[in-house]
Amino acid sequence: MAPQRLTEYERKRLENIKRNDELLASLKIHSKLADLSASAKRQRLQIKSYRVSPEKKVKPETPIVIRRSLRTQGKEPDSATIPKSLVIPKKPPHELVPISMADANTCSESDQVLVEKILSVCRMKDGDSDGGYAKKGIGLRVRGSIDLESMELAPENIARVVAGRILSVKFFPSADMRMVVVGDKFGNVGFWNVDSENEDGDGIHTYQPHSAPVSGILIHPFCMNKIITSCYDGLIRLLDIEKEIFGLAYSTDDSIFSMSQRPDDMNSTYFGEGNGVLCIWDERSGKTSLSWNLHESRINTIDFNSENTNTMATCSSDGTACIWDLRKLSKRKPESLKLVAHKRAVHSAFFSPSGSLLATTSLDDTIGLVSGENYEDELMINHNNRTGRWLSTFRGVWGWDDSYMFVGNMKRGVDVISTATEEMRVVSTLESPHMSAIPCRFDPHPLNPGMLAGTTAGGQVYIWTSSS
DNA sequence: CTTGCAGTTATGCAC
DNA sequence: GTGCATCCACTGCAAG
Repeated sequence: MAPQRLTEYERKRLENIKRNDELLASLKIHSKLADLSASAKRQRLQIKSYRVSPEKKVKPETPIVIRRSLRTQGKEPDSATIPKSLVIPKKPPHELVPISMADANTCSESDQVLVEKILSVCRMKDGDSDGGYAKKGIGLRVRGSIDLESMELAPENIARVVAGRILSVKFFPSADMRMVVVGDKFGNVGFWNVDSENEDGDGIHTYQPHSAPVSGILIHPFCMNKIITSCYDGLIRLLDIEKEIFGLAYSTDDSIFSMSQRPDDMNSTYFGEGNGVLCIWDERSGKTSLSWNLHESRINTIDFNSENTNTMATCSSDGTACIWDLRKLSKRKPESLKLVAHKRAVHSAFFSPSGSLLATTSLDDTIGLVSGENYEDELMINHNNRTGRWLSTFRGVWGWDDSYMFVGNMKRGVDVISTATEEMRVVSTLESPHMSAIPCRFDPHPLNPGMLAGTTAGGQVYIWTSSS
């Protein structure tokens, strides 16, 4: 970092950090305070939209903080040994309180355009009773086969939505508009209304309700004006579009690495916290009711079997993916129905649309497929999943039936893996000259088969569509 | 069990 | 097109 390039603000900040470091080192309590000072360093940056004024851009150097409690570090909370004047509040006040959309807004677009758009779709849903779910005749997610050959990436379906590496992506579960929400490593949450040509602006709205990587996004299928985000900063926020507030739902000292919702119980949010703990947060009581220690390391994904919502799959950096029966999950010694062992960290484990298959993606360069009446059969194929430090890890996701999975590849393509005829292999790769970066995280549109969102380390979103 | 550290890499921008 | 700065991610091992 060349000193002459630093802004006044940055220079002062670095000086402060250096001074604090020296002071702390001299007191030999640096290691104890490291986490605390790091969280104090965390502060919201005014990342102006890169597209508004690139020449005035502020370096996005929000510190990434992995929260870890003293307890999990095996340390006593002995603040008595730390001079009072040096005790930095663990959580800066602005993180404890709700943030209004206006305060979190980091773009030049007005909140009102986004709010109106989302509320108008919610109203359509009310009039339609369920916004198309009945029309399609199926529950929360439409199933159907698609013609892979017809999938294409149109240039107008590409946008840079946020500044940083994207970790989470979710389509609005509406057939009436195409809107995606993404979360990046700086804590930005970006909305992209893909069909905004006739409306104001470019359809991109960005907010920064978090201070670290956004690990999960959930949108209630029947109540789209409530959007939940989870973050490495240890917070779960509930965005209420009507009130225009990113509320604070839950707060912990540990990082939250994953989040999911039971398809049949939208009031319960399941999330993975710290080194392997699964918690349930209840929206009505506003509390976490239950928690289990399911893994020895971070839980990377949580997923539910759509046909039997008591069946849940988790995967972890401890090298395993597990299937659990929630009705038989003992607090003391949780036992899994099935354990899939990989040689290295497992970064996703998702049930197929029918629920009869489970796909795992691991850093051991394999993709696993679990099948059978009681998930007793395992199949593994080789797939390069070494994404390195700059990219989000790959996660194989299911399409709109049990026949295909999609997973990123290191050559700027989307590998399509067929599970048909028990012969699991890459049958084709979605490629496009418009795809200038590697897509890592995906979301298939829940109501439009053939519409697949892929996201990159540069904050880009690609929306593949199918004409069939 | 904790700490330390090497190894793995792509992207956007300036030129 | 090519070179360069990114750096604070995360894993997995080795040593204490």
